[in-house]
Amino acid sequence: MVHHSGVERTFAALADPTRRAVVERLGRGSATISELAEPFGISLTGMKKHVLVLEGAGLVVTEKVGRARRCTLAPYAFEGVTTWLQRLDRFAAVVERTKGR
Amino acid sequence: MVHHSGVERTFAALADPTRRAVVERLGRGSATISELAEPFGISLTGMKKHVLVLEGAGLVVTEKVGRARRCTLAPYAFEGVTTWLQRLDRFAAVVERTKGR
DNA sequence: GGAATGGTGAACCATTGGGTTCAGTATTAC
DNA sequence: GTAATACTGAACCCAATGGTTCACCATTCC
Repeated sequence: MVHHSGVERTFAALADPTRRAVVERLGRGSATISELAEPFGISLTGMKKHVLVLEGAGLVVTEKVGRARRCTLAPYAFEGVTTWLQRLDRFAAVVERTKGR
Repeated sequence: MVHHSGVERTFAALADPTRRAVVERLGRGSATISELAEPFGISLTGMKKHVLVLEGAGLVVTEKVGRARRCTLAPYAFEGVTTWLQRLDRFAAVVERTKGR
């Protein structure tokens, strides 16, 4: 319930297709950087950056386990952004409703 | 209900603070390019570009009225993106639930 | 008609962003 | 101890993005 508001970083993070795919992947269970990188044919360094962005957006949490880094989908990850959208969605609904007048 | 899937452009469009503010502004009623540009101290050309991006994302519809261009929040604008998020939100919930085991 | 208003399009510029490679460091396996 | 694994950091590259100005077209106002 905490999570620093910032809808800002969340949208930016989700704007990239690779990052969205990573989020979906993590939705099916946690993974290491290499496990995440492999299916994209991307370098470890590259994936590391993506994970960093996702972490900065509060969408993913990571923990170093031995030499690997375990990445997990953050709880309440999308709370801020869904709230923002639902509010606007309501606005849009009103616009739509009053349009036919 | 139509709206060409593309969660892609939507997130990218909403990643920019100016564009989010424009969307919120349009949530309180339609506006022209100049009306949108003024509060940001941004050039007309600059705002035009933003509106173009929002239009490309299906979030806004515009119509030329005389020499002005009327911009309106699109109906069902956030449908795709909220669907995407709700699905992931459910994943996140599961992750959270199974974590305590 | 002429001036002001509102929007466009083209060209340019600075920053950011996604990606790389290369040279490490820390763990784990043999 | 040596080798392989997994990540990390620094430096760099190129394309995309947010912004500008300038010149121009179309409408509206006097």
